[in-house]
Amino acid sequence: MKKEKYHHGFLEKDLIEKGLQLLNSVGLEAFSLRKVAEMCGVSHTAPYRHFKNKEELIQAISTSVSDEFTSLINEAIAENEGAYRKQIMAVSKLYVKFMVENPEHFKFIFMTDHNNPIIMKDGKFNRTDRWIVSVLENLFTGLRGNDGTGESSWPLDALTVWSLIHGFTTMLVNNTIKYEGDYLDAVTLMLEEKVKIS
Amino acid sequence: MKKEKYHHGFLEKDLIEKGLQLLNSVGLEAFSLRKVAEMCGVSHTAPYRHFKNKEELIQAISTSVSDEFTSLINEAIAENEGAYRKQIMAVSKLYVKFMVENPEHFKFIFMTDHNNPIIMKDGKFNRTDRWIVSVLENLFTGLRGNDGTGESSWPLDALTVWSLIHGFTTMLVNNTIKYEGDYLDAVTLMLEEKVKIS
DNA sequence: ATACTATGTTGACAATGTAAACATTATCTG
DNA sequence: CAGATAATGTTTACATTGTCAACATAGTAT
Repeated sequence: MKKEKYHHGFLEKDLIEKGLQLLNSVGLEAFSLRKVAEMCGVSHTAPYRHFKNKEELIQAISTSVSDEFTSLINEAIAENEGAYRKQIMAVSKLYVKFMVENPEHFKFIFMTDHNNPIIMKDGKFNRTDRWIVSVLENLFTGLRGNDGTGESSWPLDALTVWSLIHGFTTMLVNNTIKYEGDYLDAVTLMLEEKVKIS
Repeated sequence: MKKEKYHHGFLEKDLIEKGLQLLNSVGLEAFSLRKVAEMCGVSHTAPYRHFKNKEELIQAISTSVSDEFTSLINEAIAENEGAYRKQIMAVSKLYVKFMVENPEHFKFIFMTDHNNPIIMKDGKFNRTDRWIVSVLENLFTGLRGNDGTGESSWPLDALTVWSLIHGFTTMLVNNTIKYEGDYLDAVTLMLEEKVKIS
């Protein structure tokens, strides 16, 4: 089989795209560099011109997914400008919804890369999991003014809400529970009735 | 090097034990059947007489770890016989503590095997994540009597507490947050002050 | 046009999971 | 106790995979 062009043209982007595709179909365990290369129509070592190793491609895919996700979060916050409670609720629901609908994305964002040190750069954390906690902290800070307890270095409300949402999401994604009915209603119930957010 | 005995004698147990050892030192990603076999002093295919494949050995290790964990939970419940609130609090703390102190165990119990169907056998779930939810459900049922809302098929309190605890633990284990001070105090704070358990 | 650099390819190697054929030992049955 | 049978291990072989080194091709800059 002859090749049209020796150079692919946009291999880096394509590796990320096809890589994500592969991941969504076979899962993280069966993910293979050589398969991604084949999907892109290049030799099995071509990816090494763009990524140091397999881990780095996965990291790039993770970043790509994270970016998509964080955009949505920022949108939801913008749409409820000024109303902190609504923002918190919107972010919580968006989070659960996005992860349940994209379980493979969830794994990338939350089950990879946990040994990387957390770095703040350009006012944003390098790890999405840490970043979203900071988003919630900011929302709660706005909600409460600046009346921190002075004791805990952690805004307890943000910690509580995020723990709750993250845990619930994890269970849904991992099939630990199957919530009968609309799981977004469950989020509302838990936050409003149990944690008294609204 | 001559072999003392052709037959190992207790290879199945040893594979699980050495396997867990390997996992704690190199992590799930670098876990290898051949290495475990070598640690046990047998040929690289010997494990196949005891486990269908790599996945099954991992599953066995996971079960072994889960058993250890569930014993502790049952102990904690027994120690607070009759006092549901205390039981819930004890189970919550034990859970966080155990996972933070054994992060590799955490991965086994909660990051593996999520495609397996959940089966109840001998009155116990095959998956620890599902099992602990049921434990909490029972505790809350005892606490509340039988005044279910009738609407939700899920006891909302159990769901809330478990989501909270599980999410908090996940963040600690994954280094999403570093809680300054005693994280067990954070559990108390969140459950008592935010979710009003005690 | 020529040199340099970025991007791809080929070929090789080691580590790994797994299957098949064979070897050794334990256990069962008479 | 002796032979049969099942359980447990070993050797060999093979396909997949990640990665490296050496080489090829094509843009790009001087």
